[in-house]
Amino acid sequence: MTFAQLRSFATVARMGSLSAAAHALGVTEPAVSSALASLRRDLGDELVVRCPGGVRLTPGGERLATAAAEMLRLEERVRREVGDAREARTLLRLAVAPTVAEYVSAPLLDAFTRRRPGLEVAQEVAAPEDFAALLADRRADVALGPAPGPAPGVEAVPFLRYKLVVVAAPAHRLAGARDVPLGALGVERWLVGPGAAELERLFAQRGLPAPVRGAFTTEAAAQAAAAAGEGVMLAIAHTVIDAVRHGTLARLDIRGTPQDAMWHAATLDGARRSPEADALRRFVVTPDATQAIVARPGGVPAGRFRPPVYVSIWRAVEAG
Amino acid sequence: MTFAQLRSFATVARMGSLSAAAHALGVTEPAVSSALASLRRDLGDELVVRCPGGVRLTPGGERLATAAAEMLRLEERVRREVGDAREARTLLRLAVAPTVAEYVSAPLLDAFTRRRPGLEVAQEVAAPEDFAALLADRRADVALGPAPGPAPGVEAVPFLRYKLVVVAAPAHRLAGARDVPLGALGVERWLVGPGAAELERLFAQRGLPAPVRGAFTTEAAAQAAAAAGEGVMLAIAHTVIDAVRHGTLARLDIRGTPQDAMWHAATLDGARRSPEADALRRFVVTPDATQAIVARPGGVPAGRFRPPVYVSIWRAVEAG
DNA sequence: GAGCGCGATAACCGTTCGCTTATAGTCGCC
DNA sequence: GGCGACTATAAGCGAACGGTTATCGCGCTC
Repeated sequence: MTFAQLRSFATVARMGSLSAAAHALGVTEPAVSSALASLRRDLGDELVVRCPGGVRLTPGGERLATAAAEMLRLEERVRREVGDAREARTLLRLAVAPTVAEYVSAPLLDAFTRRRPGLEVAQEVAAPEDFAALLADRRADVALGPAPGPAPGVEAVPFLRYKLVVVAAPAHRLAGARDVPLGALGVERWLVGPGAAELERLFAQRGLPAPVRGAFTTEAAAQAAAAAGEGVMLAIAHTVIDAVRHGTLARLDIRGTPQDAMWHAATLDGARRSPEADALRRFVVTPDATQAIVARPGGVPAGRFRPPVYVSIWRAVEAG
Repeated sequence: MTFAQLRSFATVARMGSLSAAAHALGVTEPAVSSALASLRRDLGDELVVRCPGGVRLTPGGERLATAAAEMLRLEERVRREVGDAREARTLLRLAVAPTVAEYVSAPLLDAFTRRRPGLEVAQEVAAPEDFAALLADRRADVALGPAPGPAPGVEAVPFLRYKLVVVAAPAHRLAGARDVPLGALGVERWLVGPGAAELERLFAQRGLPAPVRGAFTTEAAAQAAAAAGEGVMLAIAHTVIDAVRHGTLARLDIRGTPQDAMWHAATLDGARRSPEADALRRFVVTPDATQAIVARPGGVPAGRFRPPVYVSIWRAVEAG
């Protein structure tokens, strides 16, 4: 599999015909045909089958087309970026847990980049269990989220304590009840955002089976559903303060909550850490950073961020 | 630039040394050195510089490391997927606008995949202006969002009417006022989610300059901020019904609102459309689909979705 | 300052790539 | 049934790839 072959294939997929692709690429048809033959041999799939007027993709061909387009875009982009990088424009790559992406990173990065004009930040939402691999592969300079498991060459510093509380609609049967054992909530519908690790851990710690859950694409949507009486939710305290104060949500007094937890900033160890990563790692533990995150920021001024080049992949499959 | 070269470079980046990388790859050191030399020539960047005990990445090298890891993962994945695809497992690739990702696609896909066990769906959040390119490149089978501009080979069908309304905290000075001209809100702080196209269009249509905005990572977070009195918001009516009913948010009676709009499902034209894309395109216009979306679904049952392989990239740069 | 570890370069070699021209196969369609 | 459009294969060729062994250059360290 070479880039030239992928380029041929991507063009075939787009054009729906080998000869059209050959014309578009400025080569003869056998050149495209032979690139295709190489890919077929390499991948063990027909990739395309003949059809009236040209060629149609097999299921495998569809997947290759997707990946090929992706790889070619990456290749083109990296050519541009490596060139740009010489003119001292620095890039800080972040991997963040879903919750951090939703509540922490925007105000944090707003405050951080304000002090460092010219710095460019790319952020990627990832699962905390991938943090170590992301750092080792240099796909991220800093990872923000729950403490990653210890990994060689990776150092994590805690930077923000947060509390997990259970909330529900004010009309909930347990609103106002005192010191409720968690087991009493096993039959509830638990609403979760994109990550449900904390909830699972909470139940697992007490030896309880994981409860029924309703998954939302964002934490905020799950909160709105909780406010509408659709279930209970394990929420980060400072994100529901306003809602509780306004009486939209009520905190349930569940035994063992509020539960304390810490967000960590993980980087490679000292020598292999970039100056920017080091700067962010030092910044996140300052009071200014904490202030920026906790002070309900009202969003980041639009215009400081590029229109979000925001690629997310989410797979849905049938139930187990 | 070849995959073998990228593999060498990625290993060097991970190991921090050419000889260590050579050992890890099971080749001699000059082999790695020559791969590196090829990349240097190709990209016009040193990529790595010597340092005690090995080698350190240049800024350009950092970016290449990121992209290399990404491309190699893609290559590995596509090898697996093309093999899997032969056993009739079908994959439907979606591109969705940010708002659709937040409010529409989860219940829609839940209802759709329930009827078609075995179907696998991958979803990617993208800007509507990229829809045509995504479809043409086969990076998506169906694109859901605002009507894309007309493009050759792309067909869009409207499938859901929605209304845009202006909401704010109930204590807002204009709550209760009748038939307020939009211009009166030009000085407000407008809260937006990841996409702000509708808001910009609204002001542009009336010849008004785009207002001050506060950007949030999700629509729901912007709604919560609006409820907290931090500004006004252009929201999708059915997503704020509950909040308005509960008195958390109030709809402002702005002249020209509610504004009607339609979500569209775009695909390639007839012959080049996969059967799954066609099925979804037919499904989205059925009452069942509308029902699933509008009926405040309370989230998708967890377990029907894989842990979100959810990669998002968001760049922040300094203002101006 | 000598030794050592690490990267760069040189010379060489077999394989693959990417392209050409020429030709053969295959399918749909009038 | 044969024409036409399209894809597949063959033969050949220059260039690049990917690997080897041998050697050189450079900076640390003792």
